Amino acid sequence: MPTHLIRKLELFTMLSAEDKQALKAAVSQRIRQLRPKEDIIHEGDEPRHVTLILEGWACRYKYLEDGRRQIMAFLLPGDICDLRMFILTQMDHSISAVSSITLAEIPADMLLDLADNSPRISRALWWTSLVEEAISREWIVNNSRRNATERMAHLLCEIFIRLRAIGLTNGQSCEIPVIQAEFGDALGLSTVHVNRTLQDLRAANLVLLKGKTLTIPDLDSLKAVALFNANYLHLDREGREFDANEA
Amino acid sequence: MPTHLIRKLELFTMLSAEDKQALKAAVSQRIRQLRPKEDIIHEGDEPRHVTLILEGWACRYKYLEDGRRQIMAFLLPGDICDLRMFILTQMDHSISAVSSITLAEIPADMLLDLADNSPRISRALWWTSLVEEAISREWIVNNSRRNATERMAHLLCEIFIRLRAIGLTNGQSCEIPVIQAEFGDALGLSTVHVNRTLQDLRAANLVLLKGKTLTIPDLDSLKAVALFNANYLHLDREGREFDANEA
DNA sequence: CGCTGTTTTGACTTCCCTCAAGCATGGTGG
DNA sequence: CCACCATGCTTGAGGGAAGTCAAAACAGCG
Repeated sequence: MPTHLIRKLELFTMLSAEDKQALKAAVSQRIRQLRPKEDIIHEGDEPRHVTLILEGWACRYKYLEDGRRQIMAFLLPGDICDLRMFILTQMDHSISAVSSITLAEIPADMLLDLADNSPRISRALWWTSLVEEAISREWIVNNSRRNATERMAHLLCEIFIRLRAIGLTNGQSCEIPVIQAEFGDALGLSTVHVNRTLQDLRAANLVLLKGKTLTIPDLDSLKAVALFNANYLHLDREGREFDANEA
Repeated sequence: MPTHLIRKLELFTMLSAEDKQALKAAVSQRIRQLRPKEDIIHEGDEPRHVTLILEGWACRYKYLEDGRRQIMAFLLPGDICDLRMFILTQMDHSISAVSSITLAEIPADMLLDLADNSPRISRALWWTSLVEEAISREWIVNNSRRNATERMAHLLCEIFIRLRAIGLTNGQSCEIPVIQAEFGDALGLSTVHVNRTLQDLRAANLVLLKGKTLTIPDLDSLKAVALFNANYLHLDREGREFDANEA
């Protein structure tokens, strides 16, 4: 049941009952489970199907020749790993599980049918990929122009808001299965500095991290620290003019 | 005459004579000229047409509230500014001219026709947008994990190779209308440090910069310094199976 | 020729990195 | 059931890469 995906697509445009049925069918074909750090797909691979995240987190990453690692995106439940495979042959980066993860593998032709039969699904999928692109661009800004504290705050805001959009927050809290070394790899910071930065944010009462649970007592304050502007997430149902007219 | 665009699309798949004719027609509708630093489109705008760069350079950029600026992409001749407008309503960033620039404005419906009538053009346009996305991701890596020298070297490699792909290099040289402050805004470095970094590269005989002319005496050495891997540019005609069968 | 925008230099500061060690925590097996 | 090890978090000291500020040198161009 691709709850998160449907929830996410409907941030853009309302789907019809048939749309949802079709998605459900496509997604129940083949399910896969992975443990943390296992690769979903590797640089150089030529994917033959599309992978949807049902539960858990993944990340896009790349190694430089000398071993430095950079995470370029976090993929959350409802995110699709490799929509681009229809056009590009070779993966130019890898994707691996961050937490334990449940995936649905959708055969390429099935996804094409899905898009052909529903302009709403097609447009909504396109939307997700444009939003992903916008997130990439924001990460360039974040990792290039913000200092460590702002950077960390910004990432936490983004993650919290993305999780909230798909119903994975609980009041001011959410679960984040990311270790400090991974934050470092995402933010272009050393693990040590991530640690100190988090301490600062905690000391300022901007975030609370207990185990894997993140609590943000006052999101607006955290946004202010991060110079956060949510416009790049395009969450305000910009495709509402295409809504299925039922509901 | 959209020479650079056609040249670029054909890096992916060969177009037919009709394809090219159609592109030519679409592009000659409305031509605009801009001077350096003029905005092509601004954050918050809702674009009503697609803008193609015929001559000159542009850049995507964003300001933080406190005035820090980040360039997230350089757009070269043959690049399209806002293909995404079909789905997203509001621009989440701005685009401005870097050099004097000639643009073609293509009405939205005309572009849709173009794509509908030629699966090759449609796929090739999709390809350009996926490559742009891959470039964004590489910029995240670049600005997060590489030091100033590597970063500068990497950007120069990328630009040189992109220009070469559309026929805008001359042997080991090409024209780069970018001032040091702009390099800084793109690389997340201060202007002063860009200056010193360029001096280092010059001293090592890796690059030659005379006015706006860049010469790279030995591209392989520069790539080595930059830890450059061109796979993310997807320049090896990955769409050749879709070629128009004429030629 | 003088203005404006760009590049270059020098001195000083700071943010973040590296290295290295010390703690927690939790899971495993003797 | 506790000892042990692995993994992740925390702390401290010291260094280095890049930032800031400010002024000088160098274009181009009207």
